[in-house]
Amino acid sequence: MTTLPPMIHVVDDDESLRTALLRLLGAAGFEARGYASTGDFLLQPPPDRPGCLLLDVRMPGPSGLDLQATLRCQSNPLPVVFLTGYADVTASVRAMKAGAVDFLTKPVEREALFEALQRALDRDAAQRVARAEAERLRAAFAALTPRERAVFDRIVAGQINKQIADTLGIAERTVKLQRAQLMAKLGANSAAELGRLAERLQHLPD
Amino acid sequence: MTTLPPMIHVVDDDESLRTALLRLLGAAGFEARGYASTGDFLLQPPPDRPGCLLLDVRMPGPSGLDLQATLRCQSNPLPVVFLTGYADVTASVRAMKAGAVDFLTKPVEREALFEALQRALDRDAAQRVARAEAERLRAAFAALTPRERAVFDRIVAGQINKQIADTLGIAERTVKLQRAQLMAKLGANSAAELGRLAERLQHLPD
DNA sequence: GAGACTATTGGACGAAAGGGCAATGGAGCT
DNA sequence: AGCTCCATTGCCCTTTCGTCCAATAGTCTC
Repeated sequence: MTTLPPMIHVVDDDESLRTALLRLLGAAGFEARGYASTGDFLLQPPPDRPGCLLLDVRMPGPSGLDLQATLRCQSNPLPVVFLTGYADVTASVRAMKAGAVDFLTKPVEREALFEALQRALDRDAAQRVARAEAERLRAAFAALTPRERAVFDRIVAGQINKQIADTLGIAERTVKLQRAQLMAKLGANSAAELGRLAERLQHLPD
Repeated sequence: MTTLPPMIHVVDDDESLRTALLRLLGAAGFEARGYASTGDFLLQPPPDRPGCLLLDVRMPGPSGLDLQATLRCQSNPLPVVFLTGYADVTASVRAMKAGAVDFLTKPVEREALFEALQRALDRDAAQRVARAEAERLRAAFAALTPRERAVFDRIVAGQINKQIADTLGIAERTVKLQRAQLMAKLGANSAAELGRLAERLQHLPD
């Protein structure tokens, strides 16, 4: 899994500002791409690649806040930094409550912008790691048969094989077999690891 | 552990507004208390009691943001809702980044205020549950001797008693004893539970 | 030094876990 | 029916776990 360099998506209807931002970001070593509107960005779905968004708030058509709300519903949303010319407290609070990394006002200082974008990229990287981890976990559990899953639940509940066999109405030998199978599927080498997996699974968004 | 009803701490230098807010909150069934300044609030440290803060931003002396920053450093900070008469995007973003529940502007609508305060109280309740849980966990682990802790680490790493005895340079018999002791101290009945505890401990802020 | 206390160890026993081998029985396919 | 495939089970064996009683060595207190 080769990690692509991150890309910053700049959505602003002011073309001169947009190109200036792209040039500034490019000069700083960032890969960046511009979009004249929310629709432009949604029409060109970027490949699943590390990055973040730099959004204007007020634009003809859907606003930056609308775009943020839309992206939040999808599976792998990129972190958002807002950059607006209008001092709108309501919008800023709404954006931050919706998870924006920062909400900057034009004219923006170079350092403030870069600092915010870097935080957004860091957050994206962290989210990617966490999502990949969650995905692996989910896939591993999805590979379990219903019976294996039932045995798993009772193991982590502290039951011993005999009790599990009893409550499930199957032979203890079968429990042992399914126990070995589920541990193999989950890549666990001990009951303690099963407990750790159970705890992590429980705390996954679902 | 009897849960006291939550209290809303209103910090605002405008006395007429403050009393109006207290009356409004009282009429809505909230327990509320007023403070004329940040210093007043800090001088009267409220007992550790469920609640939240309703803060003005601009006040003579330390601002609401200063108070928020100070409270964030203590162990059990109450959630903060800001209520300000000045439309200051910079302040609102700073407040939200620092974890404020909401940032409202005067004049505020009744429902918006109550909704924000309710969210703050809900967050406080959730934080209290999480903190109590974390505290219990930490206390349980603090009761372990260094040797028991070492054995615990190796158990959750998947080592069996014989290996643990070998790496620690002690007899297997001793490992068994310490294993039983640490499980008793942690209230665990199975290796799987030890794994769960290890996972939870790892994700505690520390 | 005597006594108390803790940590550690040895030996031993029953229960449980892990796994190999073979048999059973049902579902599905030819 | 004949066949394979797979889940289930019984039997047996070894290893590990959990726990009993007893004993040793070291530390701390009086």
